Amino acid sequence: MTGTFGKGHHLHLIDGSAYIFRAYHALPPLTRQSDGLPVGAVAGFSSILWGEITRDKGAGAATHIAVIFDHSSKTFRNRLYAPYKANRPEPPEDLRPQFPLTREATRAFNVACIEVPDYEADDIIATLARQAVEAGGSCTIVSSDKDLMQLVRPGVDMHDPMKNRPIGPDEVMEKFGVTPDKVVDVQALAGDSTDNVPGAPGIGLKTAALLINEFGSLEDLLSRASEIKQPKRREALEQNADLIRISKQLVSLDANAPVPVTLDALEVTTPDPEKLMAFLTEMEFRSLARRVSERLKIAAPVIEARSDDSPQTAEETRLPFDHAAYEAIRDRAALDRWIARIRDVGHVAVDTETTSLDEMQAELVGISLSVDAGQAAYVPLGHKQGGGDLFGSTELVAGQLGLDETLKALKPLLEDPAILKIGQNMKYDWKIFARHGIRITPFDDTMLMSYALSAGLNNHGMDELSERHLGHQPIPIKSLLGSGKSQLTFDRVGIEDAVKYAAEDADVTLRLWQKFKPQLHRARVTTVYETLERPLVTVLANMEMAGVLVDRDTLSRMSNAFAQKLAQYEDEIQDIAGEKFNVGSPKQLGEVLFDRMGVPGGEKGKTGAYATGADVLEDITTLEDSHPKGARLAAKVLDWRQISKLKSTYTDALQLAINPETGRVHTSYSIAGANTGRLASTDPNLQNIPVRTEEGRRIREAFVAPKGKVLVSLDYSQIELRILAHMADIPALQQAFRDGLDIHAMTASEMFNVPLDQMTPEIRRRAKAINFGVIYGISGFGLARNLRIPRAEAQGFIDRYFERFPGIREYMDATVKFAKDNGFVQTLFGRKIHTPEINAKGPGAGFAKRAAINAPIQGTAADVIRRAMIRMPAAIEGLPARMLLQVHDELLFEVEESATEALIKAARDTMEQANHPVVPLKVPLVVDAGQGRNWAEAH
DNA sequence: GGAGTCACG
DNA sequence: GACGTACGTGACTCCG
Repeated sequence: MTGTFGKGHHLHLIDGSAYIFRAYHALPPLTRQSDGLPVGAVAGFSSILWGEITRDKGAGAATHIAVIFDHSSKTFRNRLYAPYKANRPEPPEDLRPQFPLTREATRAFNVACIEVPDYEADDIIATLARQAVEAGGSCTIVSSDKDLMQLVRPGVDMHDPMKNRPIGPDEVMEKFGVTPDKVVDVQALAGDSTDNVPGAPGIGLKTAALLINEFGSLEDLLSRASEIKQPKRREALEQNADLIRISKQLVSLDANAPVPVTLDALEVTTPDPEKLMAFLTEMEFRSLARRVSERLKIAAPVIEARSDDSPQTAEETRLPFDHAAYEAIRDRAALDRWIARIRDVGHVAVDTETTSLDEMQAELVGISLSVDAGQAAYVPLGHKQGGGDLFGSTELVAGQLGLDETLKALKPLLEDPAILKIGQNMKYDWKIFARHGIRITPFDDTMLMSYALSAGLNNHGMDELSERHLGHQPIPIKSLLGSGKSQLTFDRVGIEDAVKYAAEDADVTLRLWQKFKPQLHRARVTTVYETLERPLVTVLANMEMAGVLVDRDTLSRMSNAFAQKLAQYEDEIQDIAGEKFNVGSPKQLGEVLFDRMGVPGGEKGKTGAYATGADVLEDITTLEDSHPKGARLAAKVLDWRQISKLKSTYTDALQLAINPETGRVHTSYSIAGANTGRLASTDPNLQNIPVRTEEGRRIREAFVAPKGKVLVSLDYSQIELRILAHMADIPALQQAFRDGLDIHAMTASEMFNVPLDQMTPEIRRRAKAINFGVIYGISGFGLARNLRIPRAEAQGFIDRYFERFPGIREYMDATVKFAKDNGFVQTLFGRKIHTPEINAKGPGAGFAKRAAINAPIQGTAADVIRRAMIRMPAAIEGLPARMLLQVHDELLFEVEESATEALIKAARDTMEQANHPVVPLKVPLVVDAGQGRNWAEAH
C-alpha cells in the first residue's frame, strides 16, 4: 500500500465506452479463431489496459487506474434538453456482445469499473480528475474524445490511445483554437450535430474560437453581442442566447457526480494470473497472453482453437445448487445492491413469476435475478395472503417492494444496451415487461440457444435442459401450485417457497447460458441463433400482443346452426343404426358398424379398437350396393364429424379465446416447438383455421378487420417445391418456375408424355401428389394410399419420376447419407435439425429417413419466412399497418384501407427477397396477395 | 394421460 | 425378405 492518494500519485482514467466504439471502427474486425465471435474491440481494449497497468515507473506511470463506462443512454442532460444524443444509432450487431466482454476484461485485469446512473462517463471522469488534483496528485485521461478536452489543466492531461500520443494544452489549442478552460464556451457556440447540441446557427468551430478569443468568455460575448459587426452573426447570437446557454450546460461536464468509490480503492494491483490467463485463453488472445505471461513470469498457456471434441474446460465444473443461498429482495437497499452488482457484471438472468401462462392476462407476482452460478435472488412483489382456502385475501403480504417502484428502478437496467439480459423463453417475460412499459434489450434466450444447438435431439423447456445439461432437477412448479382444479396461482405461494423456486429458475437459466454461449460458436450455429431465432422474439411478441379481431356474433350464429345440424345428424345416424350410441366415440362407432351392422373390412389396431378414420369411412360409403345401410351411416358420420370439429375446435373455442380487454384473439407462437424451424401456434392455434371445405372456410369470415381497415394476406407460391428444385438442382423444374408455368402440369407432362395443352385434371392431380410426396420422402405405399391406386402402379410412377428427374433421387440419397454421417441435416441457412433415429434398426429408420429428406426443404422454407418477418417491421415502418399472423407460408396483415397497395408492395418485396443476400436461389420466390374485410376474402 | 381423429401448411 | 410408412404441427373427445 502506498497510503492515501496524494502527491506523487498518478491516476489513469480510461474512457471505456468511447474506446469500444473507436476500437470497433478503427481496428480490423478481428474474430475469435475457433468460432468467429467478434472480439476486435475487446482485444484492443485489453491491450491498452495492459499497457496502462504495466507502463514503466516514472513520470506519468499510473499508480491508480479505473475504467469508466456510460451507465445508460439517458442522463440528466436529457431533462435539460430532450433531443440530446437522441439520434445516436443502435450499436452494430457484432459490437453488442463485446460490451459485456469488455467489462469482463476489466475485471480480469483486476481494474475497477465505474459507472453511475444518470451520468455520462465523461462526468465521472471530470469528478475523479478533480478529486485527484485536489488531493495533490495528477491524472491522465485515456481518451481522444474532444468533449473531455475541457478538463486539461495543470495536473490533468490526456492520452490518445489509438494514436498513442499525448493531448495537452497545445493539442487542445490545435483542435478548438482556445485554451482548455474556454473549450466549453466554444463548444456551446459551435454546437455538435452528432450529439444534437444546438449551439448558434451558422457558427462553426472557427468562428466560435474567434469570438471567444476576442470577447474573452461566452457570457461577455452574449452581453456585448451588439458590438459584433457582421449582422448575421450578431442576430444568430442575439436571437439564440437561451439555446446557447443550454448548449453550454449540455457540454459542461459535471465534476461533482456521485462517484461511489474513493481514489484509494483504485490503486494498481497485480492481476490474479490464473483469472487473467483464463480470460485471455477463452478469448484466444495469443500474443497478449504471451506478453502477460512474460511479465508475470508464468508459463504461457497453450491456446488452441477449440473444437467440438475438445475437453470440457474448468468453467464447467459443477457448483451444487443451494436453495438456502438465494436471497429475498425485500427493501430498496437490497434492490440497489443487486442493481449495482448487475451493472458491475454486465449481464443478468431474469425471470418473471406471474399468475398465468397467458401473457396477455398474467399479473406480475415477482422477479428473479441471477448474475453468476449460485448467485440468485427473488423480488416478491404481488404475493397475497391465503394459500389453501378458496377465497384468498386480496391483501398483499407485508415485506414486499412496491411494484411500480421496483419496475422504475429496474427499467434503466432492463433497457440498457450495455447490460445483457438472459432469459429462458424470453418472449414471455418480454411481453410481461412490455405491458409495464419496459422494452427489454438486448437479450439472450437459452431456449433459443438450445434450439439452435440441438433441434431434434430434445425439447427445450427449462426443466429438461436443466436435467440434461446441469444434471439438476429444478423444484417442480406442481409442488408449489398443486395440479388440477385446486391449482393455486403463483401469487398465493408463500414467499419463502417462492424465493427458492423462482431464484432457482434464474440460477438455472444463467448456468445454461454460460454453458450454451461457447457451444453456439463451436457448433457454428451463431448465425442461425443471431439472425433467425433471437430477432424473431420481439417480432412475434408484437404480433401476439396485436392479436386479430374476431367477430363473436358470427361465430355464435354458426355455433347455433351447427348445434342444430349435429342433433339432426345424430337422429339420422341412430335411426340407421337402430340404436342409440355416442357418435363421438370411435370405439362405439366401430362396434356398431363392424360388429352389429356387419360391415365388412373392419380392422383393429394395436389397441384392439376398430379404425374408423375418415379414409376408412370413405371406403365404406362406396359400398352402396353391397351394404347400403353401412354406406349411408358412414356418410352421415363423416358429415357429423366435420361439423362437430368445426363447432368444438373453432366456432365454440374461438369465442372463448377472445380477450375481454382487447376484444381480439391473441395466439402464442412457439419458436422452438417444431424441429424443422417452423413456428407452432397455440392457445388458440390460428395456423389450422379451416379453408379446404366451403363450410369450414366460412369460419374465416369471422376474422375481420376493424372499421376503416382491411386484412391483407400474402403467401408464398409453392415455396417448398421451389426450394426442392433449387436444392436438388433440377434444371427442368427451375426453368418451369422461372417461366411461371403450372408446375404440377409441367411435371405431369414430363412424366406421362402428355403435351401441356392436352393435360387432364386427373393426370395433373397425380403429378401433384407425386410432387408433394417427394417433399415428404416419397414411398410407393404412401403414394398408393394417397392416390388410392395399387401399390405397384404408384411405385411405377415414382420410378418414372426419378428417371425423368434423376437429381431428386441423388438429393434424397445424399441427404440421408449426410444424416447418417453427421447425425443432423441442414437448411440452406445453416439451421441444424438432428436425426438421432437415422441409424436405428426397424420401422423407426423409415420414419427418420423421410423426416431427414423433408427437414431441409421444410426448414429452409421456414427460414425464408422467418427472415421476411424479421425484416418486416423496418420494411413497413411508417405505414399504418401491422403484421398479425403467420401460417407457415402466409403472413396476414391489418392495414388502413388507404395504405393497402403500399403495404402489399412493401411486404411482398420483403418476402420475395427474403433469401437475399446470403442464399441466392436458382428459382424466383413468388408471393400472391389478397385483401378483404375478412380472412376468407383476403386469402 | 394416451389414443384416435381431424384442422392446417 | 419383411416391416409398415407419406413431412410438420395442435386441439378436442373419449375412456381407462
